[in-house]
Amino acid sequence: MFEKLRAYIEKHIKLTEEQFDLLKTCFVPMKLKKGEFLQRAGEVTRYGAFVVSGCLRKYVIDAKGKEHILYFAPEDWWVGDIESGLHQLPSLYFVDAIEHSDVLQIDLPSHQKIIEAMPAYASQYQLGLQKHMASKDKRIVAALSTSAEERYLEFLKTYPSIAQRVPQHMLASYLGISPETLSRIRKQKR
Amino acid sequence: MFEKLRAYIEKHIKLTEEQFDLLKTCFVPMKLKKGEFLQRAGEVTRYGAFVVSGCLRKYVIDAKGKEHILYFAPEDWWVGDIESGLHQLPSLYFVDAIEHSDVLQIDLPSHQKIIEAMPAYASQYQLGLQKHMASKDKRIVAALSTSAEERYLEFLKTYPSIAQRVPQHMLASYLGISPETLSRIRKQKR
DNA sequence: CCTGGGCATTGATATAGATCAAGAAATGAA
DNA sequence: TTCATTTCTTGATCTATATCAATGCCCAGG
Repeated sequence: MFEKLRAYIEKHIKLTEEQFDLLKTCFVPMKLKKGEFLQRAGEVTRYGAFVVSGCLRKYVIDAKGKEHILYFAPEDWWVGDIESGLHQLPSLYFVDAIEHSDVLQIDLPSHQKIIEAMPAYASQYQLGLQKHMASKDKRIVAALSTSAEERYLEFLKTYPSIAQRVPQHMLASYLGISPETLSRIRKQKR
Repeated sequence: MFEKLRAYIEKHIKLTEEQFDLLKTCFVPMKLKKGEFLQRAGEVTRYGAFVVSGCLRKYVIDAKGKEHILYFAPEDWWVGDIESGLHQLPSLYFVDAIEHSDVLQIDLPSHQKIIEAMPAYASQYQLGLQKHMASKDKRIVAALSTSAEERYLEFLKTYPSIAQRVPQHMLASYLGISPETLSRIRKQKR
C-alpha cells in the first residue's frame, strides 16, 4: 500500500527514507468493501484519503433527495472534505466505495505536519490545489453552457477509463443528466 | 491603494513594517477604466491582481460565441489565471473591468517570493484555495441540479451587494441562463 | 441452477428554459 | 438637452431534457 503512495509522490518530488518513514506514521491503511462509507453527510470530516486501488465517489444528496456526484476517485486520487475538517463543520458530502477499495487514511493534523516538515510537498500540494481549481472552473462552464451530449463526450475524452468502470446511472449523476437521457445519448452514438 | 491591501491581509495575519515593504515592492498599482482588459484569452497570463476598488469579471467565450462569467471580483477579491501563468499556456479567460477600478497587479514569481518569505501568508493562501474549492463544488452542484430561479435566489442571498451593482445580463451569464429568463424570474418575484 | 432486485432501455408526455422578434426604458456622450 | 446605444422587458414559439411508466436484462446470493 505504502509503496503505491511513494510511487505517486515520487512522480513529483524525491523522498528520503526518513521522509518516507514520516509518511508511514501519518497514513493508516484501510480496506473498504463496495458500498462502504468513508464519510457521511452530517459528520465532521476527520479523514481524507489517498486511493491505492478501487474507486470511491464523493456526492451530495440535495433537498429533493437526489444524488449528485462531485467526482470519482480511482487509484492515485485523493478524497475528502477539507472544508468540513478545517472548520469542524458537518460535511455536506458522502464518500463511499463503488468498488472494493484500498485507501490510506490521513487526518488533517497529520497532513499539516507533513506540509510543515516537507517544503517540497507543500509546494506540490499548492500546485495540486491550483490545478484542481482550474478543472473545476472548466466543469462549471461546461455545466452552465453545454448540452448533455457534449458533456458526455467530453467526459469520455477526459476520463476514458473511469467511463468504462462506473455504472451508467452514476455517470449520469456526475454529468447532471437523467439516466434515461444518458441511455438515449449512448444509443444514438452506436 | 496599499493600505487597502494591508488592511485586507491584516484581517488574517499581522504584518511587520519590513513585510509590508516587501509587499509594496511586489504589487504594481494600476487603474482600469470600465471595459478595459486585464487579460485576454489567448495570452499567457502574466499578472494576477488584488482589487482595491471597482469590479472586474473573469469570463470565457465558448465555441458558439457566448460569454460565460466565472466570477465577479469586487473590492478585496483576487483575479487571475494561475493555471495559465504557471504552465505558460495561453489562457482561456478574459478579465476586464465592469466599473472603473483600481487594482494591484502582481506577477507569479513575486507572489511565490511572498509565499516563501512569509510562512503565515503561505498558510493563509492555502486556506483560501481550499475555501474556494469548496465554494466551486457548491456551484457545480447548483449548476447541475437546481433551477434557474433557485440559482438566482441563492445568488441574491450569497452576494447581495454584487447582485445590485452588476448589469442584469451579466448576472444571467454568471447563472447560466438567458437574459430573458432572468428578466421573467425577477418580474415574477415583484 | 434458479430467481429477485437493481440497471438499462424504450416510449409517451410534460415542462423549463432557449431562441427569435420587437418595443420600451435607461444610460451616457456630445 | 437630445440622440444613440445599450440594456431590459414582453410575447410567441421551439426544443432539450425531465418525468413517468413499462419491459427486459443480467448477475449475485441462496
